[in-house]
Amino acid sequence: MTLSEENYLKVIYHLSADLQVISTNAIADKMQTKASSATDMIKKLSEKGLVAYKKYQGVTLSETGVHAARMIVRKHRLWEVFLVDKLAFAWDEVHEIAEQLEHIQSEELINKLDDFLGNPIVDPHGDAIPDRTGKMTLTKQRVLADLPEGDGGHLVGVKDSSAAFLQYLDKQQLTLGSRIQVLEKEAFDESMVLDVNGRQKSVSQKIARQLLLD
Amino acid sequence: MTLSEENYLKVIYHLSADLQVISTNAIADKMQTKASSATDMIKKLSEKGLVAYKKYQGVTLSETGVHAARMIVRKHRLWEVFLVDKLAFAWDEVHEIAEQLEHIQSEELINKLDDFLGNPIVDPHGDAIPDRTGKMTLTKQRVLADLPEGDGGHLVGVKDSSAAFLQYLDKQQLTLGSRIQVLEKEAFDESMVLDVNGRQKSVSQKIARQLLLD
DNA sequence: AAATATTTTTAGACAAATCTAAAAATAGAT
DNA sequence: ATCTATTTTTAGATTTGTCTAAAAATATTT
Repeated sequence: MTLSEENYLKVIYHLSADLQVISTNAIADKMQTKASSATDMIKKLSEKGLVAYKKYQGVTLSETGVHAARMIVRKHRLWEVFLVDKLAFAWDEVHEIAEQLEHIQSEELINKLDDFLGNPIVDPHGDAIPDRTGKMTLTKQRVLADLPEGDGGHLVGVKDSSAAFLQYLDKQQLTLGSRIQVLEKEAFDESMVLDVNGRQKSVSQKIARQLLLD
Repeated sequence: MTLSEENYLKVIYHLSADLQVISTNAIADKMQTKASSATDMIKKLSEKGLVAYKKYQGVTLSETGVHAARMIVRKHRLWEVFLVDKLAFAWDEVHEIAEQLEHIQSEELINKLDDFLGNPIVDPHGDAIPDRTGKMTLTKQRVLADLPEGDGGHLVGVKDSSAAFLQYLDKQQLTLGSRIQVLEKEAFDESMVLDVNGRQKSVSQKIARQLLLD
């Protein structure tokens, strides 16, 4: 599989979390390219049996497509763990480098890396890491914004992994693993007052929508 | 710099160890491509100021070209140390993977990796690793085949890093660091009888030409 | 349901890196 | 020194992934 094919496959995989059928435009948007380019690549992925495709009807990943995509995601997230745990990168600095490392071709390498890291289950952003068979131990997570007053849990993941957002969380000392409880939920703007490890913090709904609790 | 440019640059750099001016054919051979392709790439590298080039007169690396090549070699060798020291790969298994990893773009990554590995000076094959400025602490090495009877030293490197040769050395228990002394040198075929860590071994001239002692 | 707007595909062009075949320059042989 | 052989370059074609512009299909609006 070429680098470009891998990137398209990964984009389709991530879009599949929200949509059952993926449109050409959705793919083109995520790839920051034109619809005509997306069509070309879709045809290629279809010929290789990685996606099911009918003209004008959008795309769905085949079983082999899902597996191939999971292997790329596995590599990406394992490298992120390496960068943060072993090389002391901050969690907002690792995405671009992992985007490159995820394309290194060697199953033995990635399995040895997995062992070296202690077979982690989640990456530095709380996202599940597929194991060498493609399975991921899903920790059913709830979005903070959906919780009622009084409810709470541990911060185990974030939906937005942009550097800007992660830096905001660092500044607010909202680190992965923090114990969070909803003290108040404002009716008019859905903002929340939280107890975070014993300290009170207020967050907007926009923020609360990005935080995942166990 | 594109992946292909980096590969050509590295090949020219390695050829520069033996030749003062590098011919188009020498480059094409090492790149396993055609002379016409090499000419095209030479022009591109020349336009970028990485090599000095006059038609039909061959190529030499410019100062910036040498530096760029050293940074690629630095990455390659540091990743090899990582694969052997941290992930427990054998020294004959790491070349292909390092060929991929050497193209990952991030100075911060490679410097952090350098620190993580303890700033090693040589890779698993005994080749010097350039530091972050491009300098390498050169351990003046002698080729075993050139030594007279009675002389010796420690095995600090190999000139041939092919998997086949490295596996042969493993089988012969000729590991990096071994204490070697020349007991006899046959006049007619230049083969040698060695003392390797107290045990006697015989090697052909072909082998002795590949082994570097301190 | 017809008209309009949007999405998707096709057709043809382009840049990068490669190739083959032929031409040009250099090197080697007599 | 000239002739031949080798090396190197050029010219033109090919592949991959992209683009623009136009055509075709689908979706939306009135």
